Amino acid sequence: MPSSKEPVGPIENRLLAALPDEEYHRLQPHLEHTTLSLGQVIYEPGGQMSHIYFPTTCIISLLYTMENGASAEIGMAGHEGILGIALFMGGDTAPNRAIVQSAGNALKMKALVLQEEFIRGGQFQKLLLRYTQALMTQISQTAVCNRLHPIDQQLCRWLLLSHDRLRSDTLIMTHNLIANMLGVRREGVTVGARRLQDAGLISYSRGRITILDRQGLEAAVCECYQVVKSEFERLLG
Amino acid sequence: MPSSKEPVGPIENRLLAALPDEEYHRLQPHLEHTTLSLGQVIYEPGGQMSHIYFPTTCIISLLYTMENGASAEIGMAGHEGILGIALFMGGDTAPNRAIVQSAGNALKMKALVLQEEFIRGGQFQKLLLRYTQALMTQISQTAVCNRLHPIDQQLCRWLLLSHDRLRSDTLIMTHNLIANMLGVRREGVTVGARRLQDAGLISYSRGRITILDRQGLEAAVCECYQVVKSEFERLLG
DNA sequence: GACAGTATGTGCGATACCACACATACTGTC
DNA sequence: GACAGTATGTGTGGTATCGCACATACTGTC
Repeated sequence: MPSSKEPVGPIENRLLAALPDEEYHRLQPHLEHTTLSLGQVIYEPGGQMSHIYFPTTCIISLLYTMENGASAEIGMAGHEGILGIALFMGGDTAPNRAIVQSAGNALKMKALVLQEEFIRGGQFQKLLLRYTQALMTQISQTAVCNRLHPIDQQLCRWLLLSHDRLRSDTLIMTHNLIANMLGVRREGVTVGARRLQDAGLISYSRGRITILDRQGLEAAVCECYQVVKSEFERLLG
Repeated sequence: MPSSKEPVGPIENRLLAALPDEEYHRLQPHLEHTTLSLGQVIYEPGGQMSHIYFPTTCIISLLYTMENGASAEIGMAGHEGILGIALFMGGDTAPNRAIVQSAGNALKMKALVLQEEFIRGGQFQKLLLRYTQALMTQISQTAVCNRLHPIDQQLCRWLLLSHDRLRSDTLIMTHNLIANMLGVRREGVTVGARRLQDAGLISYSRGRITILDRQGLEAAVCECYQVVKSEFERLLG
């Protein structure tokens, strides 16, 4: 049961689309199209952030990596949001790794332009802060879900969050990559994905995962998914 | 080896202390002393937030509670920070439960006053945003630590974070309460605490935990503690 | 169409944590 | 100083996940 995705319209990022005309037209000349490929690293922890990104068709993962190489995703950003929060929050450098989880396009803007517009304090500032608040909910819920819920449910949550940020029912993503996101073993993902496939919720093969029954996934997922989704809608809907 | 705590001075909250005189004097008449007792609930998820709090000697825990009653802490705020971020980030209601983890004092300010001052966009705004950024690091690291590190290390991290926010080497806190914070069973905390006590790092008895060897704890803790601490110092130090 | 590379499937023993049950010990109250 | 309430200690068996090893299967390349 593929979900029908509403068209996003000429402005393909929801935050930009929500701006008043005046502010959008002031920003628009500074927006630059860019295409991002799977696995591309946008920010390294501690590194400079030259641009802020408004994803349109791509998805970016926010990852923490431990000293021993283990990693876990703390949040993701797609066409509903932005990448590069620290630029207006006051950290000059990236607090974590950001990599492209799903290839696609984004609009980018120079850090300086962003910061000047942010200081003006209009609707743009309000939207950025509201988005940040929603992202904090996502991060928090990820923390709790990591602690309290089994892999299968986390996998459902991750698939649904990704699906919400895509125009398609197919994700290009191996079990290995998902394992890095969830901070678990690849085998654990294989077993979980197998169960979801046997239940008819998804099908997959060599790095392509297709969502077959979105309602089924929503029935199988833990509450964490809905909490995050509701909060995004409340703050930005 | 008790650590020597530097006196915090007449302005007992670091964020307030960092304000330029002019801004502080504008805010000062609106700051109201309040005493908070252990276990007191400051915010309920979804509830109104009438005030923002600047802890001086208390510690507040940010907790997420699941439908089944399981809970986990996502962050804590003491004299280095504030409670009530959503008030200036744009959510009108509290995103999670906030309870007093360590009894003590705080200064509180009416939500409206805070919001008016925030919009002025001075140093106050900058500090609040920087603090929020640091808190996001704390939440993220908690997420990762929950996923990847054993209880003993999480316990060390939690004790150190708490100790940093106290003027004393003694925490009033039962194993049961710590378990709620860490999202684990009470017995798990008992066993972990036992090991730390046997190692001479802490001692405890019926709800009083004393830090005996802070350096030892720092040697036993996972990297997560230092990451959070460094980020707070970088952004607010 | 052989082959290398990659993705997925599966089993096994070890470990960390769980739920539950219950024992023990301290502490304040009357 | 008996007692109730609470905090801590410990064991047992079950489950989820881990680390490792290896089998299998698909896919693009020459």
